[in-house]
Amino acid sequence: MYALVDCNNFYASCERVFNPSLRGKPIVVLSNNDGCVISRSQEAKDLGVKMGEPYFKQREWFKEQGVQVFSSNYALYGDMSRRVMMELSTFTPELEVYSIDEAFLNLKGFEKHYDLAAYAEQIRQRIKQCQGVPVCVGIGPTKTLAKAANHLAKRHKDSQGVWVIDTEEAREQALRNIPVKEIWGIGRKKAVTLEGAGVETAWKLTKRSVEWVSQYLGGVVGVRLLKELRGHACLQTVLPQEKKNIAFTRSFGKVVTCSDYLEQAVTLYASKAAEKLRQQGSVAGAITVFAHTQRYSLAEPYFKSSTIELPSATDSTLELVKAAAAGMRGIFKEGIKFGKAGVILSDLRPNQHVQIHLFQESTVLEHRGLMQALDSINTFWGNDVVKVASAGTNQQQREWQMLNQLCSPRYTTHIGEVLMVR
DNA sequence: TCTGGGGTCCTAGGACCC
DNA sequence: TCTGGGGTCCTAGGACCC
Repeated sequence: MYALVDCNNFYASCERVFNPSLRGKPIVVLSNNDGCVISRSQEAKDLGVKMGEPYFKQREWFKEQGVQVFSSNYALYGDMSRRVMMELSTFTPELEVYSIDEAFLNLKGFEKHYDLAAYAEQIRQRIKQCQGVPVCVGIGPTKTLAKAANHLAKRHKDSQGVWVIDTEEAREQALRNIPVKEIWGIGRKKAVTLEGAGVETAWKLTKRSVEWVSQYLGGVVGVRLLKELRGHACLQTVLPQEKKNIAFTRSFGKVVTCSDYLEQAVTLYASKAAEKLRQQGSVAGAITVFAHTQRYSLAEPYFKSSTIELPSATDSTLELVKAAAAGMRGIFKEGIKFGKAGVILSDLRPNQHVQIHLFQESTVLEHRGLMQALDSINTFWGNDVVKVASAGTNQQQREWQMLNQLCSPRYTTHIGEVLMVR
């Protein structure tokens, strides 16, 4: 058996933990650059606030309705997530952190010794008590069924946040009540295909043949999903793996038209990506930079990217920044209003196995101590206390950095804030 | 008219997830 | 004026190999 634990309205709930005056009030959290709504408290959902709604269209209405608005605060949500996952790990020998707000717990054999519904209730209470975050728990014999159970736990108020699929009858009842588009792995496109073929519920899908599903849902992926829904586990626990790509991309607060600002941005983005790279102990063999016009602008779109293969793989911010800036010089064009830029590191490998170029000098080992110092200073004192000069001064950065005007404090990670809270 | 079989690797693009 | 970011997996098709 698997349990899927999912935090309710996670970002909105995190905001509420440290600001009790928000209890009972509608809250929304915005995407980066204060673009659109990505998390809503129950009260906000009840008011009819839609997921993905652009903020600028609703700002006045939010004000009228007393909706509390926050910029996203990933320092806070990331740390709260870490705490929730630590707690969950005490309930299972095998925890799979699936996303920032959900995790699978392998409960194999637990059904012989525990009442699973009671066990789920215990999990709920503990997370609420220790981390202050409400969660729902779904339990089933496969990961897909646990997901489905969780969906029902969320939708049905009388479930008390727990749903268990542990018998054939429970499976049938659950799947009859789930629209096919809500199944994990069925996106917008496949939902349309299925509905067009008269398959509206998860239950109806399980009644189709393997051949039919294979044809309509594209081969192995569909068949796996079908078997999972029928109760045959095909998906195992995915243990944490090193990322194969690491990206840092951002929209600008205002459009950028000068090459200096563009270079500052990719310098900063490459530095951030390099930081993530070192955190997972990898080096990158290639770096891609891109920049493009605003997505919704009526002007002629312009998109250009450039990939640079590094002479030898590196995790040095200095080397990566140099390559990123060089790449950006081939992308900049006079008169273009750039809305977004980004850096993607690829061809990642472990940092112990760096292959040094035979004929060129490599700085990767030379820079290692410097990078360690940089990372520890920035971790301790907060972001970007020390940075590459070509990232620009704070004054200059304000000209293009993303909007983040409604951000709450970093309650759990910022040194000054932690002292205050204690 | 007839001209094999089996395999790997790479890339681009689609679909999906949160 | 103002519409997010970061991933994974799969497939198809081409190039190439013996």
